[in-house]
Amino acid sequence: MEEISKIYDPKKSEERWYSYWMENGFFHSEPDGREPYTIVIPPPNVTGVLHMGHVLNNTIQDVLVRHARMQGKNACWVPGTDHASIATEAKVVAMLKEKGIAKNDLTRDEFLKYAWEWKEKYGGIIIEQIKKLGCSCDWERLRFTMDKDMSDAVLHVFVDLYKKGNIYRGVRMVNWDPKGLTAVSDEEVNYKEVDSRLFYVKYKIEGTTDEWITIATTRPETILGDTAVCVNPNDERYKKLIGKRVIIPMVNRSVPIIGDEYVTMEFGTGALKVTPAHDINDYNLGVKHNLQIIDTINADGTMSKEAGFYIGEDRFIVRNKISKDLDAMGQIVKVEQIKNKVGYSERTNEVIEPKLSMQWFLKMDKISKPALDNVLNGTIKLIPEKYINTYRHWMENVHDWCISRQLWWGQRIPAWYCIDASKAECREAIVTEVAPEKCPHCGSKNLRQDEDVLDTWFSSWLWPISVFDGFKEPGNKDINYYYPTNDLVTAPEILFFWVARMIIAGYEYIGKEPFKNVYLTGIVRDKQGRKMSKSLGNSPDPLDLIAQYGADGVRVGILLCSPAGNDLPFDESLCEQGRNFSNKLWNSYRLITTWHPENIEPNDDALKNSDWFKNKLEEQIAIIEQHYKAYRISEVLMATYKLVWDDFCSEYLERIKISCREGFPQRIYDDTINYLEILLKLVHPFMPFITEEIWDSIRQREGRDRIIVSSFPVPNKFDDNLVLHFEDIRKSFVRNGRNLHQQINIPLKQKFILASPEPSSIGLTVSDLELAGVEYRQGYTDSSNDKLGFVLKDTEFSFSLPEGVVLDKSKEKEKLEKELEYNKGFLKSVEAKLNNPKFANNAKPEIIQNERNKKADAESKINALEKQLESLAETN
RNA sequence: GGGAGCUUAGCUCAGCUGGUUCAGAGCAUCUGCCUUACAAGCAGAGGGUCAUCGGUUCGAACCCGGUAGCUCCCA
Repeated sequence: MEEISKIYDPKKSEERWYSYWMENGFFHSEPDGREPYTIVIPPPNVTGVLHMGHVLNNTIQDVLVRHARMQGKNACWVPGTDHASIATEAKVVAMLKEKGIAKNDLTRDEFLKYAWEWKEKYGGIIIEQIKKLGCSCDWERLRFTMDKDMSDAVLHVFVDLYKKGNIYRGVRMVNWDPKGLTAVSDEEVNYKEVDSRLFYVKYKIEGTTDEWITIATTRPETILGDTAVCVNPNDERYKKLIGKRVIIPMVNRSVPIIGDEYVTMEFGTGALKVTPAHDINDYNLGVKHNLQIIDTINADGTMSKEAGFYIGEDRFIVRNKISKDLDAMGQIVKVEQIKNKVGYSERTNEVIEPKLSMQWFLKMDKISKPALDNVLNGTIKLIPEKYINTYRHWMENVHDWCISRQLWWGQRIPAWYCIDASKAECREAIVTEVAPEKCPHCGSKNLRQDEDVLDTWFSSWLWPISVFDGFKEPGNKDINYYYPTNDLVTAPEILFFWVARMIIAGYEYIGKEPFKNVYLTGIVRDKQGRKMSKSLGNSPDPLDLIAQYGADGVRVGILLCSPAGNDLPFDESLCEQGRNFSNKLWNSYRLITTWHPENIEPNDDALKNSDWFKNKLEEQIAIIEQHYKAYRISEVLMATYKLVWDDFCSEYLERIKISCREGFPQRIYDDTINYLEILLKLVHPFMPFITEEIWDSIRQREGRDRIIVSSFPVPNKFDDNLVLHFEDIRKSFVRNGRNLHQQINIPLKQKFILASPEPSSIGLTVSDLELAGVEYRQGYTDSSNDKLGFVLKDTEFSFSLPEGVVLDKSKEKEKLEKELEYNKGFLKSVEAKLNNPKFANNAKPEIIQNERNKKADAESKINALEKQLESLAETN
C-alpha cells in the first residue's frame, strides 16, 4: 500500500483538478433539456486585484453553482470584467504620467490605444486569481463590458431610450470631481464630517454709508460669484431689507436682497449669500428668483476669469487668501470653528465641487416602477429581507440618473451636433447608433460627436441581458434558456448603483426580472471593525492565504462566520480552522485506507453503529437541504462541518474501530466508503479540491465519474427514534461514564462494573461500554465496593468501582444533593404550571402533554437520586 | 433634520408561527491526555437577568410602547 501523508497537501490537488475540470469542460454550459441554473458574476473592475470581498462573494457563488450542478441542473456561471471608466482612466493617466506623457498631449484615439494596451496587460489578473479560488465559471463565456457586442448593446439602449423620450440633455448642477475632471453621480459622493471655519462677512447695503448685512459662509471664495443675499421673510431682523440691494465685497457688484422661506433663521446670521453656480440649493433659489449665474470656478478647481480675482489659483488656496484679504478690508466680523459635512469623490477622494454643466440624464420615475413593484411583491427576493425597506425608500425617491462622464475610456455617447447649425432644428443632438454622414436638417457634413462617455453602470445595468447577446439577437437560444438568471450575489453597497438598475433594464428590455434572488453579502472587516481596503493596508492578500491554508481552507474560513447581509470581521484563524478541517477529512480517509476488509459477518455492535450513522446522515441531509433553500450558506457549512467532524469522525469511526478490532467485515467497509462518499459530496461545494482528490483516490474512476458532477445527496426517510435513542441513551451513557471517571479522577482504562441492567436490553453495545469505561458482569455483587450511578430516561445505572478504588463520599453526596435540589425545583415549576387552571384551559393539548412528560421524568429522576443517596448513606 | 435596522456567552452570530430540539452553535478560555487516522489532534468543563424600563398573556429572547447605545441610507 502506498504511504499517504499525515498532512493534506492542497497545492498538488489544486493544480491537478482545476486544469482537469477545465480540460474536460465541466464548467461549460450549453442550453439543453435540463433545468438551467444561472449566475452572472458581478464583474470585477479590470484595474482590480483580488481582495477579501471578492473571495467572499465568489466563494458564495461557487458554492451555489456547484450545488446546483450536483443537483443535476445545467449550471452556468458567466464571468467577466467591468471597464470601470473613472478608475481605469485614472490608472492609465498615472501610467502615462510616469512615462512623461500628459493626457492632454494625446488625441482621443492615441489615449484609447494606451488604455486598451493597459487593459490587455493587467485586465486579466483578477480573472486568474478567481481561478485560484477554485471558481467554476464558464470561462468560454468570459465577457468584458467594453467588448464590441457589449458596447453595441449600450449604444442601442441609449438610442432606444432617447427615442422613447427617457433620455434628455440638460444643464444641471452636478457633483464635479475636479481631479477626475468628470461629473460623478450622487451615489458616488461620500459625505464626511470635517472641521471648517465659518466666516461671518458683512456686505454693505447699497445707498447707505454704514448699514450692513452679515452673512455666514464656509466657502468665502464663492463670494465672488454671489448674485443675491437671501433672508427669511418671516425674520423680523431682515424683513425690511427685502427689495434693497447690497454690494458684494471685492467685486463691488450690486445684488438684490431676496426673501425666501428656504432660509433657516437660526443658522449663522439668518442671512444667506446666494451663489447659484456653486451650490445646489443656491441654484434652485436662483432659478426660482431668476438670478444671474456667475461661474467663478474652472473645471480643475481653480478660479475662472469670471471670478475677477485670484484667476487660475486653486479654490482652497483662494479660501485662505480671500479670508485674509476680506479681513484686511474690515469685512470679516468673526470666524467660528464648526463641523460640517463635505462631499468627497468616491473615485479620487477629491472634494466635490457642485458645478453647472451640460449632462445627459435618464428619467427614472416611470422606468423604475416595475423594479419597485416586483421586489415588493416578491417576484425578486432580497436576502436578507431587511434590505427591502432600504430598497423601497430609494426607489420611491429616485432621482434622474446622470449618465454622462467627462472621460474617454468607455462607450462614447452616440450623439452628434451640427456645427454649422443653419436651421433652428439643427441645435438638437442627432442621436443614432451609426455615425451620421450629414445633418438631417441642413445637410451639413460638419458634425461633431459628443465628447463624453457613458457612466460605467450604464453598461453593467445591461449585464444579465448582454452577456447572452439579448440585444444583438433578441430571443436567441441562450437568452431564452438562461434568462431570468437565478441568483445574484453582491454587496449591499451597490444595491442601487447596480442591482436596482439591472432590474429596471430587465423589465424594460425583456419584460422579466433579471434574477430571482439577490443574495447580499456582508462587508469584510478587520478585527478592529474597519473595512478592509488597500489604502488602509489591512487586507491580507488572498493569494498568500491560499498558499498558506489552501483554497479549500480559505473558502471555508471566509464562509464559516458570514451569514447573509452581516459584516464579517475577518481573522486569519478562520482560514486555519478551514485548513484543519481539510486535514480532518484527509485523515478520515487515511484511516479507512488502513482497513483490510475480510469476508466475515459484522457483529451486532458494528451493525448498530453503521445503522445509526446511516440515519444520522439522512437526518442531516434533510437539514442541509432546508438551509440551502433558505440561503443559509454558513449554516449549511456548519451542519456539514459538524456532521463530518463530530458524527462521522468522533463518533462513527471511533466506534467502528472498536467494533471491528477482531477483523474488518466487508459489509462495514462498504458502508463506510459509502458514507464517506456521501460526506464528500456534501462538502464538495465548499471544498472542491480535496473532495475531488479523495473521491478519485477511493476507487478506480472512469470518464465523468467525478465528484463535481456527482449527484448531490437528497433526503430519504430515516428512523427518527433510532437517532434519538443514540443521543439519549448510547451517547449519554458514554458521556456520563466518562464524566464519572473524570470526577473521581480515575482513568478510563480502570472500568466501572455494571451488574444491571443487562446493556443490550436497553440497546447499549460493546463500543458504548468501552467508550464509557464500563464493563458488564452479570450478577456481580460486591457490597464492599462503593457504588456510583446515573439515570438515563427512566433507567437507573449503578456501578461498582474497580477494586482498590475508594470513593470520596462527601463529595459524591454533595453532588447528588445539588442535582436532587435542582430537579425538585424543576418539578415544582412544572406542577405549578399544570395546576394553573388558566394554563390547562388555554394551552394546546400537546403542550400540556409535554408538561406531563416533564413531570414524569422529573419524578423518576428524583426517585433515583434519592435511592442513590440512601445507598451512599448505607455504605457509610 | 427624515427614514431603516441592530443590541443574546469574552468574540462572531443562530434562535422560523410566543410553550422540550429555549437559552444554542462555532471560535476563544480552562482542565486532563503525544490513546496506533489526525497535537492542524483526543476527552471534558466553565461562561448569558437575551441592552434597559414598562405593557399584553396562563406563559415573552420572541408581540406592543418608552429610554439608551451602535450601524446604515437619504438630506
